[in-house]
Amino acid sequence: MRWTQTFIPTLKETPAEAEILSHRLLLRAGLIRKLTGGLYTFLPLGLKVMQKIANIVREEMNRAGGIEVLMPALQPPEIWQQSGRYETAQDVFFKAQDRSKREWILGPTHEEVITTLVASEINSYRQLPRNFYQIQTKFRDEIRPRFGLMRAREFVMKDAYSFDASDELAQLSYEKMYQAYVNIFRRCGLKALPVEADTGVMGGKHSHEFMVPAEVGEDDIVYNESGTYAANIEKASSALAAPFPEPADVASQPALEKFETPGVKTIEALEKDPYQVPANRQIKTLVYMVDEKAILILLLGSDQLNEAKLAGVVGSTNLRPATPKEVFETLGAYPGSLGAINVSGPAIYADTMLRNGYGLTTGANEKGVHVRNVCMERDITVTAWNDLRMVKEGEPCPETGEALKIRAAIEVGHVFKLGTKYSENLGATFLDTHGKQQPAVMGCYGIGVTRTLQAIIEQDHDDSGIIWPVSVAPFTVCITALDIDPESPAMKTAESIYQSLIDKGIEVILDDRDERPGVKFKDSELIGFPIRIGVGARSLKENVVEVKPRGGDLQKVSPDTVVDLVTTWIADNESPSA
RNA sequence: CGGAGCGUAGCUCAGCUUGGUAGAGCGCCAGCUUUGGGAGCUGGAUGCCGCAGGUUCGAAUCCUGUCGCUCCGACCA
Repeated sequence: MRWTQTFIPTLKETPAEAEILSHRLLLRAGLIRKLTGGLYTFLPLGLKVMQKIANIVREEMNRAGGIEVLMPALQPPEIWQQSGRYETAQDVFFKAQDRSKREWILGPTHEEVITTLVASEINSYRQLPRNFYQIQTKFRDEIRPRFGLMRAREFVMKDAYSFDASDELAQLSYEKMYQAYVNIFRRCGLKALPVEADTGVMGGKHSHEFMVPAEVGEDDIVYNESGTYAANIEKASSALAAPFPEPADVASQPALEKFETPGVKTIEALEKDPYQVPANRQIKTLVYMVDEKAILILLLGSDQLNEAKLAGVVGSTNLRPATPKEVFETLGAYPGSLGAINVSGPAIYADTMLRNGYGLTTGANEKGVHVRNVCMERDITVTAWNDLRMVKEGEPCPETGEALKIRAAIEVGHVFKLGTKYSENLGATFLDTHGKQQPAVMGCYGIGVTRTLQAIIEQDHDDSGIIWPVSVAPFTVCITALDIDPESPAMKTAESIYQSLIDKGIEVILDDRDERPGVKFKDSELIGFPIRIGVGARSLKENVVEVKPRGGDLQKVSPDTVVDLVTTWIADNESPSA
């Protein structure tokens, strides 16, 4: 490709609309342009990178036995009603209407469509297992699109759905996908870490997210140094010792005692003079609305609630903190001095750190009054004990005891064992070897292709611009012609190298613009081509051209050997070792 | 949806407090010079000052509304 024959609008200045680095570079390097919030046009270079990523995904999916299909982006609401997700998924839908006012849904995901297909086409265990996938644009009415391609209203996703005859076989399908994902991200040059993920209301331990550690990541991952444990913070637990290992001697516990705490509304305030109650000797009482019913949640004062864990425990994702008004209706008091003593109406979910607890302090459900000498077993009727707390940095790893670390990460992929929820609701059943009808056991597997693209930039860049791995670079080589007069030795040499590289099947762009050298060098570094070959009169006098790997050292080599050198370099760098 | 900020030339931004001829740099066009790290000089084109309404003799500037964008919190690849 000749630079002047394509469209690469680079930007010298940082567009005001972009906050994070990868987003800025996407715009500055001329890969994308915004139409409006969360909607982007892929320009030639951006499109090329996306196609390269998609091809890696395709190759690895095929290798793992995936079957590529393409499903409609427009979906009828009926299948969502059948699967039981029509109401719960309401918030993410973009909807459309046809001329007769019939409602349509722009697909945010495709479990319903693929399961409908399988329901009508697959009848026998002999037709299983099957793993269908597609690479397609998804539509989600994001609450807040942001960071360019990172969270967009419309994005390209690879989604795969496996159907198996049994749980055991489904587990195999899951493991195959897991391995395919490891391969895909490695080939994209991404350091993507598989972490245990929250499965929400589905339960089970069969979900992993592939996470790229990055400051701008929207998730937090918890991991140990030796690399044997990694989990999304929503899922993570620690081996932190419970503060009250033994059951309390209830008989010898001092009686409850109310005390005045005027103006005290927070855990922190109660820690200070004159009260001096350590946070980890306080009970934090939260009121949540689950499916619009109030429940109480009790934690150590020093802990934070993990909503994902709560969702798993109560079996619903429809939960939110109660409003002050709802809190008052539930406990007869406003937040600031809430407690669960003598509360019998709402269900009370307590974190296991409080088990056997005594000598604790909590709110009295009276403004400005707290209660000390609380003994869990004696004073509070707990409905259920569960791990509900957010893990904190430095707590012991549940597997090795090492101090846990926490860092932000970008989720680029997710593998998930679904079970039979969709196959049952949509009738994807088959006859097993005994002639008995069974629902297929499903798994689903997503990769955010456009997000992966941006994650690569976020991970690999420097002050000059992007640093593409060879595997996904828009062009592997950029020839910077420093004189574009067709009769000049520089241009003649550049043209000849250009042809030779094309003949070798190497993707090369020839910068034939009538621009000054500085502009060309800056642009090639901004875009991040893995290799730049500089051809100019100055070095040709010494009978050399300049080869510069992006981020590496410049080498002067003879024009006759440059093609071999570059070919070898590419072969050596084609498969990233990440 | 709640909180914060911003909408002025293709881009980055000044001007707004204190109302009175629409600005700079970069980019673009022409010419000359320059020619190995985002060149110099000269000349030129480019604006519904987001939109609507109001106040005023007069509004980019003040007021109200509205739309859009960005950031912070709850959703997700």
